[in-house]
Amino acid sequence: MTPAPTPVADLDPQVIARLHRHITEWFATAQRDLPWRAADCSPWGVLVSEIMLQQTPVVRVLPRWLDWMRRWPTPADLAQAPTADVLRAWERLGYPRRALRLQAAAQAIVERHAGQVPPDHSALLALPGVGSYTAAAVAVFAFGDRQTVIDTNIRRVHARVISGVALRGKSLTAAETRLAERLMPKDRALSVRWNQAVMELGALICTARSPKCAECPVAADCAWLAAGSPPPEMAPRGQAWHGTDRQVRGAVMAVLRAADVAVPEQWLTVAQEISLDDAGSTGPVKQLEKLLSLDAPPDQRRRAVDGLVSDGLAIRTDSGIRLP
DNA sequence: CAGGCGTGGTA
DNA sequence: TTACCAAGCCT
Repeated sequence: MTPAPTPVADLDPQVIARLHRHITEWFATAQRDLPWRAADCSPWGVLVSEIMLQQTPVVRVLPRWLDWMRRWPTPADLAQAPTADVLRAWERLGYPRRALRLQAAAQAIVERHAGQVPPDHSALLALPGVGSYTAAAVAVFAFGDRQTVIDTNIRRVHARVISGVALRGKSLTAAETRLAERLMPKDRALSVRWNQAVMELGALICTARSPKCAECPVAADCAWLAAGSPPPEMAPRGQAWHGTDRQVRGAVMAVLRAADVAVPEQWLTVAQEISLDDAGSTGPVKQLEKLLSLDAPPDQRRRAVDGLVSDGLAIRTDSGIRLP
């Protein structure tokens, strides 16, 4: 028996044409002036920005990206850098495994692509830390390819404007992908602008929390607004933070970033009064105090250290734990 | 495939 | 203050 096709609302070509025009025209004047969108920004710069922007707001990425590109302007530069330097330069962007994978991606680019960021989606997808979204984003934003870009902003805009519902599921569905493909302009150059513009609309106007519908260029065509802005059916299950392993991992990483020598494992895992004088004036005293202030049980802190080591974010030496 | 993975700003 | 949220990826 043939499975019932997922219903997709009929798309009025007239409406779609209006959306294309209104959203791209809005984008032409409202877009933010971001350095990775500059005409002379390299594909490498675009890739770095996309990795940094995974789950991290633009305002926090901006200064890190500028420093990063000045320090490692090409994949080859990052590929040969000490990994500890890479992790420290990542600072507090969060998800430090992204920094690790970005360097691994740079090394793969040097080895497999002669140091040039590959232009095609499949080669990009094969790079560490590059998933479906990032591969499409780089292919489109760095190389002008006609690919369907689907991030959380675009999903939210499509769900509201076309489907008339608030985005609920965390995972991308086949129906959402099909919808995004059907909405793509046929013209390549226009499709690039469309991807950028819809994403920007989701970032600036059609935001998750308090959408600025009064300023929206397609409010007149928005099914969600017409339906009275209904809330999502399923409430999101909040991500716990206080007291979690992730919090402890983060605190341990902060210690390792601040330390210029290996940190005795006892300092990280055992609750005790440590003679912090030994850490020296430039040592991780402040970060150690913060780790201790979490009051996490020793087994949790051991688990955090083990996790960091097994993830390659830290290594165990005779003298203690340090960045790789 | 649901859950794990950092961090800080905002409502 | 707590909880959500921010251009996801990987297992």
